[in-house]
Amino acid sequence: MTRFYISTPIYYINAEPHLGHAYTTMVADAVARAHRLMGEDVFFLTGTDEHGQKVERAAQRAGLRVPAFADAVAEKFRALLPLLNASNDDFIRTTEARHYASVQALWRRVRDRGYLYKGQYSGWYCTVDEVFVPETQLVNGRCPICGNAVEKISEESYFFRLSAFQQALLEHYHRQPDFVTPAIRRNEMIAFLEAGLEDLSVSRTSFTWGIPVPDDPAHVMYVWFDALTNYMTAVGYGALEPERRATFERYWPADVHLIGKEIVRQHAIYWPAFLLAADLPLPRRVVSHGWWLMDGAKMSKSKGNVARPHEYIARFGLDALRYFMFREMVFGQDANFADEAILTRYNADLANDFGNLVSRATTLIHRACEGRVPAPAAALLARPEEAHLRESTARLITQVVEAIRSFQLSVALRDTWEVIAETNRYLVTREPWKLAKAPDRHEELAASLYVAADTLRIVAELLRPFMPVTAERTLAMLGLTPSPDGWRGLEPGTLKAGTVLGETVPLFPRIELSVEDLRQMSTDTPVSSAPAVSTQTSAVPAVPTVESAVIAASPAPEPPGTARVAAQVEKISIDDFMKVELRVAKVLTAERVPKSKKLLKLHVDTGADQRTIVAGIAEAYEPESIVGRTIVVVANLQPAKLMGIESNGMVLAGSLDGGEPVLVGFDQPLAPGARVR
RNA sequence: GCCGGAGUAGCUCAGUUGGUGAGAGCACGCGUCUCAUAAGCGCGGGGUCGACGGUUCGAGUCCGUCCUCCGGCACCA
Repeated sequence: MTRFYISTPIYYINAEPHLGHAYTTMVADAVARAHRLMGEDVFFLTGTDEHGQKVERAAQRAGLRVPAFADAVAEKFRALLPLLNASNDDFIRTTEARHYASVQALWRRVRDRGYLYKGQYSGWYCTVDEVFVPETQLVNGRCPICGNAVEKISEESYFFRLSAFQQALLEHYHRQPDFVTPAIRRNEMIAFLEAGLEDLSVSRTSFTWGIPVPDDPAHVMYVWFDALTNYMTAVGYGALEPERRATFERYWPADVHLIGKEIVRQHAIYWPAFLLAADLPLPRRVVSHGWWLMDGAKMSKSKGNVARPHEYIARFGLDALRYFMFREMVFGQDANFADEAILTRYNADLANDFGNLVSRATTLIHRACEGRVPAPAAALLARPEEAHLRESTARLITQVVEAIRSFQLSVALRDTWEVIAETNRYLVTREPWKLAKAPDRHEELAASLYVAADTLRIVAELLRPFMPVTAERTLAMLGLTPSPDGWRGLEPGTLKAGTVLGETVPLFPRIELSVEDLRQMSTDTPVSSAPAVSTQTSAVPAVPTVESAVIAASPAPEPPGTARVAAQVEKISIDDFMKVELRVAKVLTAERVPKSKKLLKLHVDTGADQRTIVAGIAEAYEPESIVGRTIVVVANLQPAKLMGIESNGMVLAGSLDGGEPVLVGFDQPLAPGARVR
């Protein structure tokens, strides 16, 4: 049996799971399910990346020991999977013992073949924050975090001889034209390779939350050497048990690493270089998708405009969310995630076109044929209208398979909806509701309803990877269960006459809400942490209705121990707070900082003095508009240089979801100098 | 400023390697069926394919210049 191994990235646990993570997982899931239906032996992997200094620090901020923090956040990612109906075969964590064994085995192998050496990693180091600061992030030669001087120091580090693989990688790119897709990413990688490769620092001594370097425990491995290796760990690399080793032989190399476009270099250059160094087979393909934009802006943890999948699942149902994301994102490109768009897709595509079609077709059979699939006369199936729809349906099977093989899920769904529309047109052409009233036209009635039901059977089978629950419910209405043979023998005409239909139940009740209503719901009500979502095995899952959407969106207690961990911050005392000197100030002058997008240079009167403050509010405020305005500043902040201008203090402003800043103000005018607390 | 992406109908976008008179969905208007989730079906209005120049028998598609928008970074203390 052909085997098919697909992975998602392992998700880094310094932030909460969001729609972007959910999307990658859902795409991998749909592709994995499709390959299972094609009769392949599928291994579908996802998991969490848990090491590194960022996690160490996030744990500190949360006031937790690092392993406890990692457990809590990793659990959130793991808990998302059933919510997405993900059919992953394994969930790997880089903190697991099997992964330590695997990574260390790979390290030894690469080391013994001469591709690792010890050297000095040098950079700018801030002793206050205890971090290396990349040269590009220095603010006038000072630490961007605390503003103190940084010093150039060196840290012992192991280096990987990445430079040795430039030629081999370029050759591989030319031998395997589809190694990296889409083409734009492949071209970027080739350009990167042609520019030359520098050796890669792959260990650190400045933190300890990582996998120790074999035979040199003062070092832990740095980021990618650890993380990427998970793809081999999960299928048994580095294991001692014979059966695990056999698993590795069976599933490695992976067929597809599915990733987001921001980590192409690591997967398409570093990872294959590590494998070349170890003389291990390279993954067949690295496939990257674009980003989901929220109203045109990139969704990111740092910006805070992060959409969580839960609320959309609660509102529209999981399958509708899956449909929307698969249908809306063109392979390789960015896509916009808008409430209006998902609402439109739901009502137009799912409710009107598909749900209603299933409803009308099955109802007709219930009424006119006593709930049994009628037997069609061969001569009537050969008429042009019938032949045409049957041909379209037969063609759809290959179209969907081809689209999935090239990861164009939107194309697969677009083509499927073309057949759905054709079936709606077919019913109008045949008008079975009229035939049912003419006793002498039973043959025609039977043929038309048979063709409709047979088409819906095939459509439902083809929808299984995309909308597993919906597919199953549709088949149940037709009196069927998902074919155990998958997509083999799907051809038109294989529906058995006499099949007793199940009860007709609306698949996607129309949602008669305006976009404003939806927005209202999402801002008014906290989102439940785990709305009930049916899994693939339940026969009659919950139907999203307006009512249930409202209910599901009501607050629910978060599970103890996992909730809000990342958001927890250390509590400070009143004394700590009083160290911050907040003062009312008045803006005297304001001007744009040249060549800057976000910065305004302000002269302010703080009551006690006049000073210059540089504030990152230029995107929201015109300089003229804030002169004379009363603001709040942090008066006792250490000076910092921004774009070469010394800033003495900080202007307080709030922002919604990382959007444009809004200045803090007062109900009544206050004179400069007043203390704020 | 550097790097990257994008400009096609009111809106959201499709348009492989240049080749039938430029498309879909949504929205809108009109008509129509009545089986169906007030759904379906038909017809219609609308676009100098960002601008200019070039290559070509032929350019939305290739090349050049420019304009605009977006993202990332440099700058959000």
